[in-house]
Amino acid sequence: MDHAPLCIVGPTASGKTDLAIALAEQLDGELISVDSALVYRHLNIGSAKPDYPHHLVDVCEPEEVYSAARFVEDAKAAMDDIAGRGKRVILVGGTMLYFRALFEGLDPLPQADPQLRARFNAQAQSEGWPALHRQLEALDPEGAASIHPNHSQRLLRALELVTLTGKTLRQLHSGGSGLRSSFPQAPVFLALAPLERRVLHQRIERRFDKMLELGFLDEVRLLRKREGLSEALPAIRAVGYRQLWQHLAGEFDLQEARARALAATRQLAKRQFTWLRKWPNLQWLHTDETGQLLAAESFESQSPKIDSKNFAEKYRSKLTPIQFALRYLDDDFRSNL
RNA sequence: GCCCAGGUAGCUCAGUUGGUAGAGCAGUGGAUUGAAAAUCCUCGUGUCGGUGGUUCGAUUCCGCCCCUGGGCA
Repeated sequence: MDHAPLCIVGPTASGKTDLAIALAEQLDGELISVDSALVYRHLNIGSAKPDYPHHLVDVCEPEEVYSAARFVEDAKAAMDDIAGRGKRVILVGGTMLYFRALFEGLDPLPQADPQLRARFNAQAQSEGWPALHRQLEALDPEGAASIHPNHSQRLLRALELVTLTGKTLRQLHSGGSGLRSSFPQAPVFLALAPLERRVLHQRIERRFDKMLELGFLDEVRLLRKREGLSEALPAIRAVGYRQLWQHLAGEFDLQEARARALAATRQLAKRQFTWLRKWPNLQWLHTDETGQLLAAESFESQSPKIDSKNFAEKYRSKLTPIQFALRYLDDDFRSNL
């Protein structure tokens, strides 16, 4: 019998990896990492790379530029592979663009053109991004209107596409078919996060200090010895890596690097919440400072929103996040929520 | 004890020739189609250290007090 893919999501440092590993054991499943940093080899300590096997971990060198499109391709292959072995697919991670790209699909677009990008970047350096925005406006007024003049990254991509294809963004948006239809059952999404933001901030801080103890700084020192790595690459722009890299380059002391890395991580978590808040059909698992289940709220359109207090009274200290997740996969339990 | 410099948003600071104040960072909410742990947008009332005085009006001027840093004893 085919199982719906199970997706474990949540902000960074929420404990999703531990939950996913326990579920993989219990459900005879295999894990697929949905994480734009774990794909890079040699980013271990600072990326909190799990030691339990995951697909799509360590799949490219830090000198390379991984992408959402590559992820979709790799993830589809891994899903087929797992399903072919009769195992359950469990996707875990916090890179929500990758999740969306996988399930909603990407339009068939040309991939990044490094030379073109170098050219545009050079122009932006001398004339500023708004100048490039005006340039896009001439070629694709509608596309330009949807992108802020300072939004370097999306502006660059839009210009790249128009230059490469001669078509506007709307013309390129052909409504590519997603993966949703090719799987017998819609994916089940569980989101894990502390109920209170300050608890997550605490976890982030503790985890970062733990990483430093484990030799994060030495790991970055090794990366700096590699030819061809720079702050321009996504691997080195990863949270924590960038700040320690800059510290080792003499830009500021370690204390400052720590403060900046923590802030960057908190900001990452905030952006992840923005994705999750609007995510359809998401079952929340809210935890307390000890990682125990505090409440669960469902935002599935067909089931009523769970009252947290009511839930806590009913299930608190009766179910751990793992137990809740296991039961959640049972339809009877779900309909009783 | 004396002298000097400061005490203004969670932090670092700017400013008001007297009409109750603003940046960066942090934080918040949002956006997000091949870099996404990226990139970008939105949001700033705080006894302007305390207390008396001058003034129509003081955070801004004057006195005293408290605190911090530096110097002299």
